Amino acid sequence: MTAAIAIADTSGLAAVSMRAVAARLDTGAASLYRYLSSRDDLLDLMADRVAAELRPYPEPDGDWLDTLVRMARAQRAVHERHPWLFELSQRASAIGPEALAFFDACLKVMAPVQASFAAKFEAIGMMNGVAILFARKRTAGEALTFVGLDVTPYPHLLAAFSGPVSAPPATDLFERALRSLLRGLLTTDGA
Amino acid sequence: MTAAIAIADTSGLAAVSMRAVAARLDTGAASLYRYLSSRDDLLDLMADRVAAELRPYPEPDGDWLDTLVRMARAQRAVHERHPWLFELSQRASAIGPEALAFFDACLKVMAPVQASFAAKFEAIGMMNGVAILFARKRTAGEALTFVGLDVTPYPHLLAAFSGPVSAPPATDLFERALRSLLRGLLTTDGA
DNA sequence: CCGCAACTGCGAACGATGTTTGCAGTTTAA
DNA sequence: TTAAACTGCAAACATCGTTCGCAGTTGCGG
Repeated sequence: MTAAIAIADTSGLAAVSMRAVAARLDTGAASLYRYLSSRDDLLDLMADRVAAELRPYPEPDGDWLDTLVRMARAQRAVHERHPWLFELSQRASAIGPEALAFFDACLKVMAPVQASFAAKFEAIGMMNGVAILFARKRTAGEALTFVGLDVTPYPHLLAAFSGPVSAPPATDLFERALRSLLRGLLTTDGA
Repeated sequence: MTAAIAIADTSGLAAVSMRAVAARLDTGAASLYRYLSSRDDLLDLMADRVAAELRPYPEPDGDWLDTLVRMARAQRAVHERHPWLFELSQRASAIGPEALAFFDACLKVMAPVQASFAAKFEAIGMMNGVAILFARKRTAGEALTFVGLDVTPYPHLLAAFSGPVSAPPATDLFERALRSLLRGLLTTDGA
C-alpha cells in the first residue's frame, strides 16, 4: 500500500499500525483484512514495492565490477529514501518477487565471473550489507556523539575524539570498500 | 536480566514480554518496573550483557589484521549464540558500556594503522556487518530454499540452482572477505 | 518498644495494538 | 425476482507496555 509507505517514510515503521493506515484511507481497520491477511503481509508488500525502485537494472556493459557498484549505489539510495526498509530486510518473508529479480540481475552481471554460486551468493549479501551500512552512516555517527556517556574508561576512543574532528572526507569510501570486498570475494588471487 | 536472555535465546525476541519475564521470575509484570524504567531499558541491558561475552579481548600481538579477524570471529560467535542480538543492534540506544569497550579495543588494535578516525570507524562498522552477515548465513540460505516461489521468471537464479548443488565449501570465506575488506578500507594502495 | 516514614511487591486497570466476528448493504447471476 | 456471493465496517477480544494505588515490610529516631 502506498499509504503505508507514506506513513513509514514520515513517521517510522512503528507508526504503521492497521488503524493508522486505515485512517489515512478514510476507512476502518477491519476493512484492510479484505485485502491483507495480516500486518506482516502489509510489511512484506511494502518491502517489495520499494524494492521495485531498484529498476531499471543497468545493462552489464564493460566491467562487471563497475556494474555491481552501480547497482549497490541504487540500493544505498533506496535505503536512504526509506530508512525503515532496514528493519524489514531482516525478515525472511520480505524476500518478494522484486527482491528476487534484483538478485537475479546481480547473478546476470556476475555471469562472466568464474566463482561458485555460494561465493556469488555471499558477495550479493555483502553488497547489500555494505549499502545498508553506508546508508545509515549519518545516523550511526550521531549515535556516538550523543551526550551522557563518560568516555574516560575508553582511552583510545577518547584519543580519537580529541584529534582533528573533521577527518579527510575519504571520498568514495563506499566504492573503495565495496570494490575491495567484491574483488576479494570473487577472485582467487585477491586473498 | 538473565531470565530475559534465556527467553530470547529459546523463543525469540518477540517472546520477551514483561509478563513472560516476570512469570519466569515468579512475580508480576508490574514488579519489574521497580528495576527497569521500560521494556526498551530491558532490551538495552540484554544487548550490553551479551556484548560482555566478547571479552577477553585478544592482546594486539603480531599483525593487527590477524587480531581484528580474531575479534570478528568472537562477534560472529556471539551473534550465533544469540540470534536476536541482530534485531537489537540497530537500536542506537543499545550502544552500552560493553559495546563501547569493544569499540575501544578495536581502536587500540588499529593504533599502528595509518588511517583517519573516520576510516577506522567505518572499518569497525563493516567488521560488525560482516560478522552479522555470516552469523545469519544459514538462515539466509534456507530463506531462498523455501518452497512456494516460482523461479522461472529468474533465469540466472534458476541456472544457479540447477548447477551442482553443493558448492566447493569455500573454507574461510568469512576470513577472506573480512581481510580484503579491512585491507581495502584501511590502506591506500588496496584500491 | 513504639511510631512513622520510606521502600517494595503487585493486582487491577488503562490505552493501544493486531485480529476475528457478525451483520448490514450491495453487487452478481440465474 | 431471488438467491448467492461479495464488501465494508463497528464492535469485541486477546495481548501488549505501562501506571496507579494499596497492602506489607523494613529502617530508624524517640
